[in-house]
Amino acid sequence: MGSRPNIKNRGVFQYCESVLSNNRLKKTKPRIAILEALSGNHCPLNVEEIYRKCPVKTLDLATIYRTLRAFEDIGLVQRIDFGDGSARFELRTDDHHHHHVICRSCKKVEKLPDCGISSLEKTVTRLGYQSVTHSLEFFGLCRKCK
Amino acid sequence: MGSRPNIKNRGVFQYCESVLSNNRLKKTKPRIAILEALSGNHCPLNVEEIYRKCPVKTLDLATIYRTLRAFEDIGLVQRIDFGDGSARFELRTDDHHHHHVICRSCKKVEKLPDCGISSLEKTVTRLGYQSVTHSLEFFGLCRKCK
DNA sequence: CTTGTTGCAAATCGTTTGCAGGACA
DNA sequence: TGTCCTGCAAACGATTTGCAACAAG
Repeated sequence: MGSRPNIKNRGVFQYCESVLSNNRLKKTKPRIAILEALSGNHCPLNVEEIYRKCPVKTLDLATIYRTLRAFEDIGLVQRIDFGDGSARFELRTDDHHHHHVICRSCKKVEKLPDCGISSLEKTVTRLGYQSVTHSLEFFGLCRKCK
Repeated sequence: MGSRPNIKNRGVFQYCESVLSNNRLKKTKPRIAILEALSGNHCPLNVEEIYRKCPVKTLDLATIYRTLRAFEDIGLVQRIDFGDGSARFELRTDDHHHHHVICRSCKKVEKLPDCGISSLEKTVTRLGYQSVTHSLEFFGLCRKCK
């Protein structure tokens, strides 16, 4: 929810750590590992994928779920739903706000440049809503899939 | 996916029934009941809500799930995801394509006029995607909730 | 030291599936 | 009548929770 300073990969970690301490969340191994898994990726990961990418020996799925929820609450992470039954998560640092195209067949995920739905967002604000966010996903068949 | 003739509430049922027969789906009591539940509503319903609205004595959740999937396949129904763990469904008759605002606090749902994200959709098409659809939901706090 | 955090196991919730009986065209 | 559809029960996958042991500030 807060401001999201423009951070280069270099400083992503310091930024994350400062957000943690600002919110009185302890800096633990599981949390660091999850941040690493998310930061090393170009597209949103689900819990299973995060689990596989985490180098921590004993790391429980429950911990990942709890951690992601906590990160979401403080705005460190963005929850994304592709409508396939599992939630995805993306680090919410600087990068401009964006959305995705998902191939209905091969499930490839591509980022779209910019957001560009400001007009609808204005309508929502005009309806009296505050702290407005949105979720937008495109689905289609990519070139390879037909 | 097919064309969606402009239907007034009056004729919604005849329309639905014709879609059923066009797709060789039998007109059964559970299916009629589910269509009634959906047509009598202004906002998308989840399976639990449909279940409660259905006057049929013995109607199983499994039947509702199967029916909704079948309806979705023939374009009679639109699946909508509010990211809260359960899928919603909306009758897909005439009404112009639209999206929703959901209050983060009281969960109130409002329709938004028109869609208006054609520019992003063009970008997606330009990337080579075919049969492009999208899912867009806004979240915020409505007037009453602060 | 004190509270927040974790791992483990069990519970829960939404959704799907197999199957035998029943209803529509 | 033959096939599609349904109810029931059981299976499933994603996510949550209780609790006692543990670790960060």
